Amino acid sequence: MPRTAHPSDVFTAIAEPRRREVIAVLSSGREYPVNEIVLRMKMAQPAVSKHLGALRKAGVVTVIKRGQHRMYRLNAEGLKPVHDWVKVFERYWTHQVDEIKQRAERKALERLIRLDDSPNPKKEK
Amino acid sequence: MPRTAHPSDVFTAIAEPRRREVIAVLSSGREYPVNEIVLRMKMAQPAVSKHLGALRKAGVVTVIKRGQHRMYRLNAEGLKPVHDWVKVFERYWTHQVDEIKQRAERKALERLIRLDDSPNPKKEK
DNA sequence: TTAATATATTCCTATTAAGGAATATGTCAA
DNA sequence: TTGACATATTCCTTAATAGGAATATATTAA
Repeated sequence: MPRTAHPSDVFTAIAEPRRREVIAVLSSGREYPVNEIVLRMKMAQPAVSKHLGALRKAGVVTVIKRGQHRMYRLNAEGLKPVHDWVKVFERYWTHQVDEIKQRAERKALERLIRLDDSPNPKKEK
Repeated sequence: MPRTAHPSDVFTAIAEPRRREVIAVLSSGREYPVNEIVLRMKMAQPAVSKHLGALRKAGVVTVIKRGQHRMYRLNAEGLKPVHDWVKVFERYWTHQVDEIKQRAERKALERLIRLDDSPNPKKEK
C-alpha cells in the first residue's frame, strides 16, 4: 500500500531522478519540443512523454501546442513549495558554519595567547 | 519497475508525506524517543520506526541509544542537497515578483501622466 | 528469572509506478 | 488521400513500498 502521496504532489514528482534530469534540461527557461528532450537525455520517447505528463500534473512544467510539436517549458513556481519547505531548515547549517568559524577563531586566539604569554602551556583536561 | 531511486536518496525520503510529518516533529532540534513521536503523530509504532529507519538511511536523522530509548534527532544537513537543488530556481519567482512590481509601477505612472497632462486620454490599441 | 516497557523486524497484501513494445492520435506536406 | 513525422496512450511485466499484525530483540525493574 505505497501511499507515496499523489503523483501530482511536487515532492513526489521531483523524487524521480529522471524527472530531475528533465527539469535540468528545461532549466534554461527556454521551451523545448519533446524530441529535443529525448535527444538530450538518453531515453525513449514514451518514457519522456510520461515523465513530462507527471511534471505537468505536478505543475512543474507547462505545455503549448505549436504545429506538430508540443513545446514544454519549466514552470519554476511549481517548485516553490519545496523551496519554502526546505528553507525552514536553512538556519541549521548556517549556524553550523558559524559554530565552525567561531571554533576556528577561538583556536587561533588560544594559539596567540600561548605564544605570547605562556612558554609552558598546560594541557586542559 | 518503480525506479524511484534508492530509498536512501533524500528526495525519495522526503517524498513521503508521513516522513515530512516526522521531520516536522523533529524540527525543534530537540531529541525525541520513538514513543513520543508515535504520540505526536497518530500512527502505529512499527510504521513510525520504519519511517525513522528510512530517514536515518537518507541521513536526515541521527539516533543514539539512551537507556531503553532510542533518541532521534533531526540532522538538517541531510536536507541540504534538496535546498541546493531547488535554490537554483529561486530566481524565477523572484523575477516574477519584480515583473509584477514593475507592471504596477508602470500603471501608476501612466495614471499620473494622464491626470497631469492629458485631460482627454486616447485608448491605446 | 520474570515481567514490563521500548523499539525493530518480519511477513503479508494491496497499490503504485517505471520502462519497453506496440499502437493510437494528431499534424503537416505532397 | 497517403506518407512522414511528433507525441501520447495502452498493455504488460517487474519491482518497490506503505501499513497492519504478529513477533523478535533489548533494556530496565522487581
